[in-house]
Amino acid sequence: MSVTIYDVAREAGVSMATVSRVINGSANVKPSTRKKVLRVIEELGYRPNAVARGLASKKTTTIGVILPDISSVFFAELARGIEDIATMYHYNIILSNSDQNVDKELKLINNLYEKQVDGLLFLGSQVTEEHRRLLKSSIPVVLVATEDPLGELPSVHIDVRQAALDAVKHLLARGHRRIVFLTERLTTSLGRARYEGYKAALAAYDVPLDETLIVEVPPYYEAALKGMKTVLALADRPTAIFAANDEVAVAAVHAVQDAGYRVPDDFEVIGFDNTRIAQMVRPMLTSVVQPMYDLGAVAMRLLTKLIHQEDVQTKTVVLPHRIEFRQSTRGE
Amino acid sequence: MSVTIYDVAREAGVSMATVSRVINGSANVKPSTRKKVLRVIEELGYRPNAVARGLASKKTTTIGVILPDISSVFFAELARGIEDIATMYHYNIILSNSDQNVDKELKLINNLYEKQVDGLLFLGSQVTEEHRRLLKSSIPVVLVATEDPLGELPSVHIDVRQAALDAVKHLLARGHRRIVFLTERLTTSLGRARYEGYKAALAAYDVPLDETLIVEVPPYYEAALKGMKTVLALADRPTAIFAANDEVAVAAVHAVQDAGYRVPDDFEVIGFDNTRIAQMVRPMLTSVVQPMYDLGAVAMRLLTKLIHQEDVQTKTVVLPHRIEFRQSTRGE
DNA sequence: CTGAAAGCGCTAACAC
DNA sequence: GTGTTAGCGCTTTCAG
Repeated sequence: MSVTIYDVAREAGVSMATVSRVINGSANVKPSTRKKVLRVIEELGYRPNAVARGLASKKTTTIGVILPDISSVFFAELARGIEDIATMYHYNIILSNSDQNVDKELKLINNLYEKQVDGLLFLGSQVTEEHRRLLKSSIPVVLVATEDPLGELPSVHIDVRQAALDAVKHLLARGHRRIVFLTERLTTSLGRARYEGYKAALAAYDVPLDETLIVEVPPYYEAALKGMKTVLALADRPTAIFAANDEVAVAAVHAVQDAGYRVPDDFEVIGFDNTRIAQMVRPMLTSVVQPMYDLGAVAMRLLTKLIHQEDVQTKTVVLPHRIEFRQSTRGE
Repeated sequence: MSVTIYDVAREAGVSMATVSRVINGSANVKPSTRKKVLRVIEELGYRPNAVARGLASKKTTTIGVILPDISSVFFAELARGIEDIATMYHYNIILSNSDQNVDKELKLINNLYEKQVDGLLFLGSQVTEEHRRLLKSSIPVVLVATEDPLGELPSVHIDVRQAALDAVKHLLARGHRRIVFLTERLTTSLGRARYEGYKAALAAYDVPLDETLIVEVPPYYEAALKGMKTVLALADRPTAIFAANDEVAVAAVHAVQDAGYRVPDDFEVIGFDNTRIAQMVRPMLTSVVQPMYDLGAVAMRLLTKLIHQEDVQTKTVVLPHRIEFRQSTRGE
């Protein structure tokens, strides 16, 4: 068997309590005994058992992260922000993919509760009544890149509605009147928020809403490429596209080009998220910046505060957004 | 306090042992008492404490994953493969970023050991003597997308040297004699393996090695773009580029285009990994396929076998690779 | 098929 | 400053 705190205590001629104090950096240990204990720990190659510690202390220094899909650039970048801050505060993270599936999400939340995580980060999905019930029950939870419609749960996100509004208004200001909205399912909270921004922008310019310009596509390149067929078949040709994310926007650009049109001359295109991809295509993509890394980092930081019961004034943090103008739009 | 197994036992009029049996699906429980216990569990909203269970059983159903950077497309996709299989076998994963930093890696390994993970997946870095000592000590470990030079540790990867050889040979067969090798640091095991393949291909065609064609760049778009300046400044212009990954390859394509040349007419370019990006740029990128998801999935599956002491014939799994030909090269 | 009891390795009062 | 002693909530023999 591996060496335990008891072995160290015996070998060093002290009690378990003292060894525990040394490990946990308690102040009340005589320097000489501390040194002795440390030496024995070294000699024996003692490694504290975090599970036992967790059971005794009711703290696991582990936090749970539930996100739709780690293989998505967006969430991967966010996860990096989370992990960096977690490491900084000596937390480990347990990562789970939900595929935006409510049943899975609920199952994962329970699973993480069983593992006794000290806190939970819940990313990028809608929050139903059932979620809220589960999430509000015990440990601190922070919503990331999503919002609690009721504002009960702490969250960190950008103002997606406003961001969409800004983007579409920019297009309208440049004279466009037929602007395609390439969106994920409108039932998601994100989809809805963007849609509201889109409508608000149109309203501000007295442009009537044309339902045929709202095109729902799965938020992936291939799927979006297909979805663009509908757009290009439209009788009254649109002249601008506002996409739900960069991958979809890139697909839009390519579909447009494949149909013999030019970007930005015939179509102006604006993406969303400003992932690395935006700079890696030509024409480079104009995109609404969502500070992914920061969203993760700020959320994790907020979570540590909640866990340590520090009082936080605002449990809802709205990070600033902006539009990064590149070559898929003309001028500013 | 939350409800424990003891509460359930008392309420159901049975012993803790029986409740434990029910939870763990032990066969030896009378259907009627099983039903009764299940009902009480439901009523009380009992949720087993995995930490206590872990301490008692010495199994945490958690595995540790150490990778360089989750925000990289390559590792994110790999992580997804890992996670899916882990979920299938009811394991959670603790994810940590190492940034390829040896000190961090060692620290993380120890950290995960303390957390009593049942197994460890170690991704994409070189394995030093120190790693090997730590890694061989206790729990099952599988190397993913990397290799143990000594072949002592189980691993899942492709034959990178052969893959590079294939790619460069293809270029040579098409008549190219001045082929740039855009590589990450040659001190990494991956860099070295690709370099060997590159050299072997040249040797097979009796083409002397020209050191000026070996260009080390950080494996990111922006950095690679800068690095390409060296290439384009070369007196005797090269005509083909073999890149360490897709992001670098895309940068190469753009650098070439920005300099007024065309791809694939003036330069043929081959990337590595075949990430999603390869299809999202124009010209679409020819790339060496590394089956990222499968690497993760197979490695995780292997790890479960190791953990359950099933005997495995081959602890070193080499997955097949191939080249996906697209528009950044001409014909086949 | 079920129960009693001994830990798993550590922390956290509480004494001294 | 340091030791003693209960647990933390569960699994796992061992009886019966």
